[in-house]
Amino acid sequence: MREPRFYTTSADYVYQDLRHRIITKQLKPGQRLPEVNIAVQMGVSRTPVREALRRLASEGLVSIIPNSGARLASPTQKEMENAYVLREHLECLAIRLAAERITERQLRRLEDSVLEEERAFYEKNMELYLEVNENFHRAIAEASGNRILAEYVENILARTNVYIVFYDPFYNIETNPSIPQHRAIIGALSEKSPEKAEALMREHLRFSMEDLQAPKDNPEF
Amino acid sequence: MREPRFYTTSADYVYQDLRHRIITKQLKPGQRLPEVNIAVQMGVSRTPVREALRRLASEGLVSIIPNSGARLASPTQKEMENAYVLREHLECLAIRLAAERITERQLRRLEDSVLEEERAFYEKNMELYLEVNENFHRAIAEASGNRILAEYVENILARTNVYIVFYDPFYNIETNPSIPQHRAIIGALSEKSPEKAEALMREHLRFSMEDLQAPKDNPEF
DNA sequence: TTTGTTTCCATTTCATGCAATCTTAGCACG
DNA sequence: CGTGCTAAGATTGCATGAAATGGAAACAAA
Repeated sequence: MREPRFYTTSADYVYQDLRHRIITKQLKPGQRLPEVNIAVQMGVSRTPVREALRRLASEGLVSIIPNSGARLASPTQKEMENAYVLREHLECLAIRLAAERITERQLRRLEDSVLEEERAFYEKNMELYLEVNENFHRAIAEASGNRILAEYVENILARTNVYIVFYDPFYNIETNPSIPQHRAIIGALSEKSPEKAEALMREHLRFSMEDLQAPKDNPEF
Repeated sequence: MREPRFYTTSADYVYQDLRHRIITKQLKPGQRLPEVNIAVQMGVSRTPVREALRRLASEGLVSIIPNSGARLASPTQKEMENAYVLREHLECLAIRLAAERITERQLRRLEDSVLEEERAFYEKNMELYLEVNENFHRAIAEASGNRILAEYVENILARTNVYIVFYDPFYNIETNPSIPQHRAIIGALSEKSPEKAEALMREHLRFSMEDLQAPKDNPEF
């Protein structure tokens, strides 16, 4: 039962599995997440479930009210826009730094990511696509040489990618122009041009944010 | 025994107390933090201690190795610089946004913070000073209107303030020019001038980062 | 000495029971 | 019809024992 991913502890397993369920829309925004419930479903005790929930809370994906419990986040449109504003700034900062110090090895890693993205694209594998997309952006953040910045980028990526799942029921992998945009970004990085890379990244992020809209059947809107 | 601050749960109490111990140098960078140890000292069981440690880990203040345990972070000089770079960008972004939408009420709150800072200054109360200083910066971040940005600023503030404690044994509250700088920032905000406010904030942060140096007696350096 | 192996101990990780707390439903009252 | 109260049920918070893990010490072999 515990196959999909690697994990070192039960808490980590629960964490990854919950994230998987969020990405695959098995869990809905605002839904309550009682500990026992999840524990029974995953065949573990409440303790690692608690830990996983709190970790998700620290990433902003669930909100926990003391003595009341956890529920999946149900971000407002404004919150999502705020998250994207922040993501844009963080990623643009990261890519400026990355453009000046990225190595050949790191560039190849980016190219591999794009190839994997194409594969996910042809297979119409939304989950894989999101994961590989995340890898691409994370790799750039790591190439910035600022590990703390990379952590923050990873965090905001996790949020926005979940928001994409929440907020864009029409998200269509077929019309997504990310792949050529990613290629252009790699080009700018290999030219070691911070300005160009940043401009392309900004355009890329604005583009992917643009067609997000509030979910249809969420009573809170 | 559980007086110093408000808390809703034991885990929260342990979290706050650990933070207090870090700020007051009762705990040293790199020090191991065994659960039982802390639990006994604080008169609670291991469970809430685990929770507090993991929360501190998510803020980058302690590092946890699975099956091995937690230890207090021992940031390198580079890590500290990286944190400050990030802090500068986040806070500058926040203050630009804040300058355009800050209310009278929020401005008064900032002025109150500075008054409290002066009080801590005269009392040479380092802990209170750090706390009030944090309040000032947090208040600006909240005035940005971007709640997620404010969360991130709060996080990086927590880090850098701990780094200050770790890294600057000479940190001298008497020669710290923060108070007039804070006043100048409030001035720019009340003028609703994003450019001026940002410039002052940047200068302020660079100034306070400048005289940080690696601790003397840390074997890892 | 160095390297490898085994045992033991410290510590984390997890499961579980119980107490504390919140939520909800039902009912009385204005 | 709405508001406030009460009791039952659901859920979290915490403590604690047991299992799993990792690392250090002790020892043996090269």
